[in-house]
Amino acid sequence: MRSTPAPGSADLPAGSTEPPGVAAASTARSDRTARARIRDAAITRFAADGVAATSIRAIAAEADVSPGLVIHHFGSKDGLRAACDAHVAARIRQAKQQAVAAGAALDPIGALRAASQGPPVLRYLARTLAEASPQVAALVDELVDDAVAYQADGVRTGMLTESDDPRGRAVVLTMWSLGALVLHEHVARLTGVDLTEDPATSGAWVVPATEALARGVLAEEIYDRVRDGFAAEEDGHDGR
Amino acid sequence: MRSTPAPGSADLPAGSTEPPGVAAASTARSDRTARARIRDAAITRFAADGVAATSIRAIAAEADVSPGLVIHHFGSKDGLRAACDAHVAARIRQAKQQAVAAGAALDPIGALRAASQGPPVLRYLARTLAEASPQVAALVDELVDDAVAYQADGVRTGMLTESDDPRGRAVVLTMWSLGALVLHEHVARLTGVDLTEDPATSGAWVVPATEALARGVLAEEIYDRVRDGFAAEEDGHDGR
DNA sequence: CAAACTCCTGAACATGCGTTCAACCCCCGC
DNA sequence: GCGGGGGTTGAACGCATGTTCAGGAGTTTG
Repeated sequence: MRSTPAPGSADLPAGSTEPPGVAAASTARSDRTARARIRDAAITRFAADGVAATSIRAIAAEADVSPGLVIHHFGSKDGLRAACDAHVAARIRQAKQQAVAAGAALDPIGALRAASQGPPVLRYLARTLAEASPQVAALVDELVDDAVAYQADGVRTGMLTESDDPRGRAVVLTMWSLGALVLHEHVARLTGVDLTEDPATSGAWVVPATEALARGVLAEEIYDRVRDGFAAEEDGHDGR
Repeated sequence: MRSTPAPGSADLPAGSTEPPGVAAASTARSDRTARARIRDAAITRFAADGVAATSIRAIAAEADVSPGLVIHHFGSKDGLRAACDAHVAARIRQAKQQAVAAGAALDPIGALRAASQGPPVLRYLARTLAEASPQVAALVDELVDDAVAYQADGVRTGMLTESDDPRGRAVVLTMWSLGALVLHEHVARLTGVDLTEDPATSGAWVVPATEALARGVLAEEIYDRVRDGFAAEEDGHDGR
């Protein structure tokens, strides 16, 4: 449309997430590139107030730059949002792989909490899980796929029971985990546990959740009835 | 502040949710009061796009009134939002009581789906569960309290197993249910089941969820370990 | 018929928004 | 020293927003 060279067209500048020499000790606030600072500020504000309710000016103020620079780097607010989605997804994938490498692949999101250095990645995820985004949707699909694999491992080692529908169960467990994350404010109010931080500080959430998943909640016969009911419907194609 | 009489100051005009003679048969679209039409339009738009991303003009257009009338009736956009919260909470409480009276008190939210006549109450809930609102928070607290009572009944009739922490388990199950509702778009993409409609049209969600809740997922010993671990931490006050 | 009342509209207001653009600073190669 | 280019600013633009307000139907009451 325009003759301007469209500066922010490249979404990810070739893995430049961190220029090498960043020491963890100093609390330096301007040694990162402005682009990274803006992105992190956007993640913080989006996580706190939601995307629609956050203005570019608020993000610029948090990053200590001018509104114009935000647009210069990301093209538009939508571009910024996409870049945040991509960055958060990348951070979470990376944390996931680290957790797998470390051996603790039990709870998909439990592992992600380790990623809580820097911008509030998990709170951002909690927000955007409810606001349709293709990047987040792809991430969720991956989490489900991974959960299927983890489950297979868990069944082999005897930590998990077998399932009639491994993928269905993976979907259910992933949705329960992520759903609780989205509702972290309600969980915090009801139990005092902040799921976006390390939930092991109190057992008020983890213990009952583990109990439900280990001992079960429903009488086993109920499952047989529900399953057979739907199986009959499938056969008859319309259970009426 | 102003000398204006502030027309919309009364939040709920003395239980006028439905003037008596509304027949369910006719699809009449303008026999309801404009106030009710605006409120339902707002619920629809808020449910579809989120509160922040919905303009008063869009609501006015959907309700076929002028933007001014929206303000006249509800005072402000925040007032409208509060009225929607209150109305949806009332609708859900009512549906819940009906479901209890009808005997099917098993799944707190499953019962709520029956309320899906009129504006998309459940989708509105799914949206606002993630956007802090005191009215919705109070509703969630009620759902948990009710779940505690339902669980006690269920244990008595043998449909549910006993729990070491009934309230904790009620919180967990309620959060899982509501969380899955919030993520209904992801659930629909992954399983084809729309949790905001009647989920019994397919077992792809209900069957694995029932399996997980009935048979359990984790090896039982894991619960003992987790519980004892936290119990030890409680005793020592700091498990280091 | 007119006055009064309720419901409602349409234009207008101020504000804040996302975005644009010309100019500026500062560092780097020459 | 000097030109040039990327990073950055600040003012401005057009627009959509939430809200205000004077008054226009339409019906009821005197």
